[in-house]
Amino acid sequence: MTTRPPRPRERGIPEATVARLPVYLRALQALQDRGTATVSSEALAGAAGVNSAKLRKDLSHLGSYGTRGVGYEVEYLIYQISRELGLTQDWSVAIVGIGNLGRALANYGGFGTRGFRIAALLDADPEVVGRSVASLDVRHIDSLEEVVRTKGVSIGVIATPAGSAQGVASRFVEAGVTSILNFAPVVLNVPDGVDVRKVDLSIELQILAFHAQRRADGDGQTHRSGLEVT
Amino acid sequence: MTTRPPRPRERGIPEATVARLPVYLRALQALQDRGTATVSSEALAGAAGVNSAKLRKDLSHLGSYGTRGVGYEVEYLIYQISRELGLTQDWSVAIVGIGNLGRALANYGGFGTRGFRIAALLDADPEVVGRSVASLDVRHIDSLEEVVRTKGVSIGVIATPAGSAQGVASRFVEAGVTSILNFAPVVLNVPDGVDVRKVDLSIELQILAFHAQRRADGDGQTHRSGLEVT
DNA sequence: CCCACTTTGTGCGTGCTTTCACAAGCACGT
DNA sequence: ACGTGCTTGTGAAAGCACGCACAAAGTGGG
Repeated sequence: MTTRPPRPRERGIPEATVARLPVYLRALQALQDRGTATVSSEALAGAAGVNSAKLRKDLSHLGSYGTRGVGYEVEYLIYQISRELGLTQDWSVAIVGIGNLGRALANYGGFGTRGFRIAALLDADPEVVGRSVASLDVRHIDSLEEVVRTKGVSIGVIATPAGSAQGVASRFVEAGVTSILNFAPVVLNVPDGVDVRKVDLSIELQILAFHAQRRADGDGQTHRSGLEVT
Repeated sequence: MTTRPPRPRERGIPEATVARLPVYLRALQALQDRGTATVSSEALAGAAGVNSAKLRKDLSHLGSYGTRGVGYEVEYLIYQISRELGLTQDWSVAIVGIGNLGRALANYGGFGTRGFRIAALLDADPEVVGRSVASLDVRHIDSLEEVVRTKGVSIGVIATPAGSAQGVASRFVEAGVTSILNFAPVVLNVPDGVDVRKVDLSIELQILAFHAQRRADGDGQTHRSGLEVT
């Protein structure tokens, strides 16, 4: 554990920064589509909805890719962020649970920024298995392990009902998948080394309700100015 | 400061805590369904996937609802958290954009924990308008203002393509909606006092990719133990 | 060649979050 | 009535994250 010869590499990008990089990336791509070649931190921050100092600090974690007095070259920055996020390689994704949500995900054109390829759609319902969704045949959940192996799936997406989610997660893990995106409203139990992210509609609604109630409560003159406007 | 007559009230619950309350709530409801009457912070924290000290501190912001040596009474705690989150009143929700995602949301049974009522589904596509989804008629987007007014909509959900999202958001705001849940991959621009939350599939995938790449990079023996296992 | 102007990169203070560790409190058995 | 054992609630410490404000660095005009 001594050598790190060709690597003045950045050690550990803060989690909060990582979460914002995709937002910057999207804003940059919009700028590129509009033909913009160069952008200042101020302008990009505006487009991404963040403070410009924060943006500069975030970018500084990747390296010094700006030019003082000028700004950032859009194309170059897109490349650097993409590389940092690992989007220069292809990620193979399997989606389990082809209900409305699964279909919505399967059809999510281009899958945001490219880099993600849907390798397989799986479901347990015989009614759904065999159908074609987004130009892919829905396969039976029993072939999960085989699909992961043959298609080199590295990211598993769970869009099943809550009751089936843990089982699917365990099978993913068992099959060697170490990145899971979970849409089911349950806390998944996975071993260390497996990365689970959760997307949960009802939690978001409840947070909104909390703030709405708070606004309604204190309504009189104590209006609250600084609301999160992500 | 001697008096605190009718208000041992909590002032300002930390945002991080608010974001976790729905998770606790769900875990508690699962316990209740299983017939559990009482739970310790340790056990509940386990079910919610957090540290028990964190859980206790979170709950302490609501008040002292536990009994030392025993734990928390499940039913009572459910009530307290629900009240704090504003789930004891009904929230009227309108969903705009009835594609696959919109349909998935509309069918999201019970809408997590009750408290949320889908008041209307709206879309711009004449092909979709008039159809019945989840026992509701899809109405044309032009009636947004009327629907908000007559149905008392307080939360707007945007499930449209990126291009239409800002327009819809502005109309919501104009109509008086101050809570918005946005599924479209764009940064919404709204005035102060409007609360926007964002749910973004491709951002989550990119974050997963980042961590996966990082694991692959440093793979040798420098394995990283402390991964987020939300 | 130098000066005025612009914009990046970052040191620093501030406030929020998490975690530890323990005193205070309650139940129950004797 | 009292001691034992368990669990809560919280002070204090450490770690992150944010945003200000400014020095450093580059551009372009005269």
